[in-house]
Amino acid sequence: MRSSSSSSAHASAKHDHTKCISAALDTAEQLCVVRGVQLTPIRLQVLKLIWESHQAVKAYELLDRLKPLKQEAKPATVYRALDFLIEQGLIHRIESLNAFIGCHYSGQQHEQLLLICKECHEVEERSAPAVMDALSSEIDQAGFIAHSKAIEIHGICAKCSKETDAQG
Amino acid sequence: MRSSSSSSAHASAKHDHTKCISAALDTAEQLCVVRGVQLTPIRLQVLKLIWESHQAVKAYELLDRLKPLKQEAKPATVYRALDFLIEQGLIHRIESLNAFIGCHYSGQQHEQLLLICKECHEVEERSAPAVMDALSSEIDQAGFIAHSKAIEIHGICAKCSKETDAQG
DNA sequence: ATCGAATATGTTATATTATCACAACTTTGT
DNA sequence: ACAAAGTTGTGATAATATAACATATTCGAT
Repeated sequence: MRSSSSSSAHASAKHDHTKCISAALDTAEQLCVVRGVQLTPIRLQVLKLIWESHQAVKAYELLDRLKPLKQEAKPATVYRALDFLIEQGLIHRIESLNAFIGCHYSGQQHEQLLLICKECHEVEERSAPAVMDALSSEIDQAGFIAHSKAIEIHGICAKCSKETDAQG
Repeated sequence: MRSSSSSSAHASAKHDHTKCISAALDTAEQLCVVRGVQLTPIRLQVLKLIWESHQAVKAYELLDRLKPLKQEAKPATVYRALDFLIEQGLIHRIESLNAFIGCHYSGQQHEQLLLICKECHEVEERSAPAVMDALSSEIDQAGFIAHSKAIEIHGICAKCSKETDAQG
């Protein structure tokens, strides 16, 4: 059992998640039009499923949730949609979890700090310019040419550590 | 085919890799003694195999290389050894590659910047204190409690980008 | 409107990565 | 010598991801 359903409940209470979803989908549609790429029904559906929460979600979980809506869905169906969404910067792949999360900064610079809570599995995305600047200069010093700069931090988020305090 | 064998050749030319290996193994043995944990023959052998190069190596590659030396070797044999070596901070797991690399800073603080070359697959480890400091304060600002702070950067290393220049 | 190219999807099979469960063996402390 | 803890052997299987090829759809040029 995961503690996440209850933990994410208060998170949802704190913000209007329907706005998160509609903002993300609007941005996605606009970006795809501008770029001349197809946000097909499958891709849109997968994006919606990912945005159902702020928790990282696994490919086969998405497949299970997609099947009722699309009976022919197979692993490739999901992985292709995920590949597209990642290419377009609409979602992040969390390497350390083999999981996926909607991106809050689609269309902007796409190098963020991901704070991944072990307790509620929610992921907070921060642009963290100070960190990214320090990182860039460290990389330059090494003579390295970076193609991607994702940072994944695992730990306990503010909400969950407060809860633990209260209970402890 | 991988371009790595030739690329890593000049890397090896640049340093005495037998020293890398013996230093790593010495440190490992000492740390395990101090900590009262067992660096068994299997674990030591896997550590040696990982240290054969500065390239990230996959679990099943290790298994293939281990089998000639240990015919009973199975996936669990390798994964158990890897789990142990990671727990003891003797190797890093590179999440974005599902691969493993020897740690240069075993026994010291264990949060580093990993620069992973797409060309030669070598991994450079840097302690990058400026980045880590900026990261810590960003994490603090978020009210997050970090348990791990690994940063994996993919790109082209200094050596390989010079080679490309020369050839291009 | 229709043709061809490019793109997207359907479908089956399989590759890759990782863990579980339980028995047997080894090491350590008493 | 014995028990407890730790390690390894072994077989099965779970979880994650891709390959290959056929079919269908979309889009632009004629």
